[in-house]
Amino acid sequence: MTVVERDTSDGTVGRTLAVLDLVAEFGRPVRFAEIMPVAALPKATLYRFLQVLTRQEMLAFDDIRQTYAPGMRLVRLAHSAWAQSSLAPIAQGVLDQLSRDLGQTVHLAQLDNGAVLYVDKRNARQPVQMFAQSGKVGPAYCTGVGKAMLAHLPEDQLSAALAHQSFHPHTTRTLTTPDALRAELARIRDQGFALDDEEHEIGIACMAAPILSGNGRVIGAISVTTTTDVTSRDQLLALAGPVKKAAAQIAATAENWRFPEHKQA
Amino acid sequence: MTVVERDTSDGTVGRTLAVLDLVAEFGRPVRFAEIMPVAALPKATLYRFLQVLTRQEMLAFDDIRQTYAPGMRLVRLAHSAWAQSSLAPIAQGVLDQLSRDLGQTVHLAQLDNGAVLYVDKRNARQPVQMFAQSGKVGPAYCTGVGKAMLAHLPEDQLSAALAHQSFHPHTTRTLTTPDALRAELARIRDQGFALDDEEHEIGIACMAAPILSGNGRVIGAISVTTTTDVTSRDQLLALAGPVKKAAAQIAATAENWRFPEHKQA
DNA sequence: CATTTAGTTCCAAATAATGAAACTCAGTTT
DNA sequence: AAACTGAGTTTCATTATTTGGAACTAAATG
Repeated sequence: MTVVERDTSDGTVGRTLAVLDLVAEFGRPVRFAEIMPVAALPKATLYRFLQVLTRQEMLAFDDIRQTYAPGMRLVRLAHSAWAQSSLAPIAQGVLDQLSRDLGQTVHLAQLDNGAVLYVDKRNARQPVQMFAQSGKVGPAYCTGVGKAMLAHLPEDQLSAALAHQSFHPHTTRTLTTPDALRAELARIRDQGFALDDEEHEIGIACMAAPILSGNGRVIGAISVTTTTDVTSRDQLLALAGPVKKAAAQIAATAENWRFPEHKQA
Repeated sequence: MTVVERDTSDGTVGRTLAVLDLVAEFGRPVRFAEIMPVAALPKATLYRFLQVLTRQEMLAFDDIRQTYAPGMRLVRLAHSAWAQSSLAPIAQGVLDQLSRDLGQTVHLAQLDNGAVLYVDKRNARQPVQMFAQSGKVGPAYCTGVGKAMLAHLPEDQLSAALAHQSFHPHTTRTLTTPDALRAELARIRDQGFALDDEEHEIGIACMAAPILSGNGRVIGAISVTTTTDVTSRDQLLALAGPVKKAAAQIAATAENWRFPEHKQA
């Protein structure tokens, strides 16, 4: 888990939102007393913050269990965020195409505070569940999309991002040192694609490519995920072409993307 | 568009979050000057709020176009909200089943300030081009899920909800008066299902059923969407059984739902 | 029934938010 | 080229809000 060093220093709003993050990080409804120790706030203050957040529907309070959980207002707001600020609407068509062509699971991700933030997905066969995947955060150093993005980060941002990584050895193949990772990133830059060969989960392999804007900045990455029991390493490598092409298409679409004007009733 | 009467009166946090909603409502990136007139705040104050929200990643500022849009932090937070506070994880299995059995698009919705909030969706094989995704908000008075939920609202909440409706005649079949709607709601209560026969969009019809908790409260609704060119009214009516059954199953699952304890690394 | 634990309220002091006005800086326009 | 315009930004004395220690209440426990 990456500790996000968010500036807690802009006023009441910042501190209150920090509490919101705290509650969200639990991943399950939590009681007042569970939040207290991690919040480093006086009881009365924390209490007041939780009240405000709940009244604002940023949190939902379960009366019978006396627990707080992130509220539905966030879902509404996120819909706007996703539609306006993520790559998802831009990449939509290419993602559909790619998953149809390859018949595989496709992910679209962005880099967010040095971690991978998944913003869209196409499932191989099963139907999509909206926020099940969108909004999910994962490690950058051991996923295809993560490495693809890190590889194209300017040095200052890269070192900042690496400083936050925990390098947990998810599998025996996980790269566990900054140096090993940096060597891998150089390779990825050369080749133009990133491979995740069971580095994050045993049995799962990905072919990923960065989405680079005109000025060379990484704006995201896409990956095709396969299982090692069905797909050989060579077959996976053969996906490099299509994946790179799709990433380039998304980049091109992003270049001349103008937010669609749609009239409001 | 429903004007949400959120209490703007809890302090700086409330006012700041109101601005966030404002930006989100535009549905597209907006400039400072566009927000000003609708925000009813002094320039300096609005400016400061936007700064804070941007620093907090609740908004994203586009440097070149000088526009604000909802930020990615919302997407992360919404993932938690969706997974913890919505019906989606509870209804998951039933939704999969229903869409597989019927081969149609299925929606899961909740009532949110008198409007329909879609929380999950399963696409049909040949996806109907529809308007809904998770987090999207729609009208309650002219959608299957909306009417199904309104029908089971206690009188005080119903009148509050109706007061907010605009009764815009989306199609010639849209019910445009509170009285017509109330009559329809009575019918829906009797029958246990709600029909949307091109009331919202021409060519689109839905069969919906409310999800009622043990104590009789509505906690959501599900619907199956079809196109009128392919499905006759009789065929649609025949879906009442399966849809009602699925809704009941979700209700039952919700009754004894305990949030799954999952260990964090 | 005494005691601990969990959550809530109070209120004077401390601090942070406020917003009118002044300012900056591009693009105009004359 | 000087003057103007309008969007966006900064300043700062005033004001209102937040703050949090402590006291309180309610429920659970021994």
